[in-house]
Amino acid sequence: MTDTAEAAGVLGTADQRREQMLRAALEVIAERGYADTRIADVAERTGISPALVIYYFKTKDQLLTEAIRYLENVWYADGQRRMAELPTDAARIEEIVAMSCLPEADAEPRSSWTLWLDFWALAARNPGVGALRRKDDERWRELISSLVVSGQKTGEFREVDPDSFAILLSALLDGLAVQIALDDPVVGSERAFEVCMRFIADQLGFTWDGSRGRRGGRSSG
Amino acid sequence: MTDTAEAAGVLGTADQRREQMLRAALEVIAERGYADTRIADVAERTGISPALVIYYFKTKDQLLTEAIRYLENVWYADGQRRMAELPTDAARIEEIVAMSCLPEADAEPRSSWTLWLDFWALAARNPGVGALRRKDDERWRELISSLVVSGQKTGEFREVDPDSFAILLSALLDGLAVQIALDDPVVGSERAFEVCMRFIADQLGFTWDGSRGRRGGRSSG
DNA sequence: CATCATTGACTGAATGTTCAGTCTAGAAAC
DNA sequence: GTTTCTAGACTGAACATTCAGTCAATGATG
Repeated sequence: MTDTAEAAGVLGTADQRREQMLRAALEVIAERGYADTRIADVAERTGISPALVIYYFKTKDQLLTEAIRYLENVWYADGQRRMAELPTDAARIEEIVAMSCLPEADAEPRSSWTLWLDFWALAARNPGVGALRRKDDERWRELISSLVVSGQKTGEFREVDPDSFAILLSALLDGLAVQIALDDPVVGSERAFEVCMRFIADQLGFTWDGSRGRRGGRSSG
Repeated sequence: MTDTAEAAGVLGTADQRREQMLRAALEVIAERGYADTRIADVAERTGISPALVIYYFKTKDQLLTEAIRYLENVWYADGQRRMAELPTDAARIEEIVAMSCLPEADAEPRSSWTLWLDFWALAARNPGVGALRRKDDERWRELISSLVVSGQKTGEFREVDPDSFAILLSALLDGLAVQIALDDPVVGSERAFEVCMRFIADQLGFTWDGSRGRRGGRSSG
């Protein structure tokens, strides 16, 4: 596992290479789509020869599968970190919605919505990826429901069934991501974010002033 | 256009063949995935030679693209027909949710959720398919919001913003479809249907007794 | 010098597409 | 009514291309 090395922040050149390729793979997948991603592409983007890619990842399938795994982990870890930095449960939930709806300044691979569409399509057929996806979905819903429970304890939120709410919200976020990924003229990032937050505020019974409409504070003037 | 011929219910052998192939294509896509669909597959399933597929659809891309188009049209037409047969707006909305969440008895290609995942992934990159998807999404949202407006006029529904509600519901349905497609152990068809209907009843302010939990009426005892 | 990283050249398999021509049914000509 | 002609449906075999994966050789590095 590279997990321990990553956690320690110490990466051998081998692991660096691996990660380079994984990131390159995600970029290429985002651009060309999963199916049209060739070994030669990620090799070129990494600045190495195609043969070296096979040297590290025995097979193309393994490369792409690991790339997906890598994406999931980065995404989830990033989420966890953000949650820890926020004071209220309402703010945490808002952050989750923002992560799903609003584009990020940095060009992290995660900000590419189309990647998730490919991921889902793949998960429907590749058993391994499917299992990964289910696990991560579960993880995500549990995060949401635990936030709800926590917020209910502090009196921040109204009484609703946390599990049903988690299903509702996570599905809603996925659905909005689809529209955003497809550049829907009506359901853009901002609109999706707003509609979703209003829904949440309504359900959980807290007031939401929309100060996060544009990332980093309102600039309506 | 074959539209007029289709409307008249009279199809020449040529059009029959086309439709055969389109249906076969959808079946194969549902099974093997869009990317792994070979023209040899749809040829075999149709009982013809691969060359004939090219004879009708100049290129593989065109075949698959038209198959998607065909799917959209069948799906939407089916929806329209069902709407027309129902008495109340609440029933119509419930039917929409059922179409998205509950499996159908007949083995129509539409009942395959994975098909939609492939479709979305494709729409993100193929401009033509993307435009189609946006148009259909819009069409779908308008159907929902018009139902809301109608139900509000008759007093069936509470006052909410129809457009926002349409965005919310259509995104929610897409998101639930994702979970169902991926065989999520927690969010299965029934649960998705129920959660979604409770949400709608809550938002629009009507009572829902869940009599449709299993297709064809309650059978609780 | 021994191990690991790296590469260019190559191969084999898969598969979309072309092409030259066959078969059938029906119209036209006689 | 028989023959001829034609058009469209259809096919098998060949073609061209794309690409994942192999391999032997070379370079770096400790």
